[in-house]
Amino acid sequence: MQFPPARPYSRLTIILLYGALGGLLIAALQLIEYRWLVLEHSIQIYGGLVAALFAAFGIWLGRRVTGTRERVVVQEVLVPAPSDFTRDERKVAALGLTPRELEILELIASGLSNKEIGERVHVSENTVKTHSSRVFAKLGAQRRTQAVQLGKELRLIP
Amino acid sequence: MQFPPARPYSRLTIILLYGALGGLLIAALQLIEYRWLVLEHSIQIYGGLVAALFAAFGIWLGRRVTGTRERVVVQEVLVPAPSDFTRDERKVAALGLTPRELEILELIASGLSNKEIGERVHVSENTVKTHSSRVFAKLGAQRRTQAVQLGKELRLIP
DNA sequence: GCGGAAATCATCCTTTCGGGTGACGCGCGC
DNA sequence: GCGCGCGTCACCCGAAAGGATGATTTCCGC
Repeated sequence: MQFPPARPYSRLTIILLYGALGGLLIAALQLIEYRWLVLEHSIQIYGGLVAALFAAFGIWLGRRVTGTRERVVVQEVLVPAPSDFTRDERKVAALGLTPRELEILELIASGLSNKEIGERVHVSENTVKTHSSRVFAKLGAQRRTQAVQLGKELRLIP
Repeated sequence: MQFPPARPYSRLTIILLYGALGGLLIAALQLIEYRWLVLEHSIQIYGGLVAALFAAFGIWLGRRVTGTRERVVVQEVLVPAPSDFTRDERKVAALGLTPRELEILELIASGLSNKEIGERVHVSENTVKTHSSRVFAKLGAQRRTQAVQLGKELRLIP
């Protein structure tokens, strides 16, 4: 699962908190002066303190409100699977290819002629031609090389 | 042309500027008090002013300094590892296949007829037949499907 | 410049392929 | 039983592919 970047406090809450902290700080500084920091240049000292503290606070607030930008880097990882062939049975069914037709297509892809295929599977060359014609029609191919190319693209044959 | 994200001032410059501005502000506030702001709660007033000003400055500084902050999210996407084909030039040389012949073999593998190949590469069908015949002879193939199969096995074509 | 590799084109001929059509048998489900 | 999908086989015809041979041009290296 994916979570969005966390932003636990709303901007309004932060601003209110900021105001309260500012008031407390001013009061504390005043208290400090009245109690034991009655120096000649105390105004510069706690002026600088206020400046530094609120600048730091502002930096923190600025970072927080700004939020983190995300840059999505798409990294292509090569799946090490060129060898494992699994037939796309959905496409086979969608095209209406029969097992015999797939078998003939595979033998065509292996570079055999119709006659050789016929001898291989013990049917006549004419039968092979019928099968191949049906395969071509179902694949929309005009040539056996085209049928082979389509068959490989569609993951019908290895 | 591509320009990198602008960051016109160095961080050190900003900090020095910040210090100078702080000193000037303190001096200005002191001047103001001595001149015409001799009020009872002037300490709260300009304390708040310093706080607000430096908080705003801090916010601006924080955003500016950390503006380029970004989190790089690596999103891995699976790619079917297709483009890792490198032609086996040693086999090409061993078989004596010319660049043109390889080109024709690739086009044959893509399922085109001789006529279509001729139109594609702007030569006559007869020329394509000559090239393909030489390819078949060099590969020992009797059919184009066989030549394609051999070409893929020998890593001559993708 | 000359020889050779490469690319181009052509012609003739044979083989293979592809499209179309028709037919037969077998198994399976309604 | 009847229809239907599937596998099988045959015939015809045109298109594509393949084999053999010859020729020309261009370019590159010796």
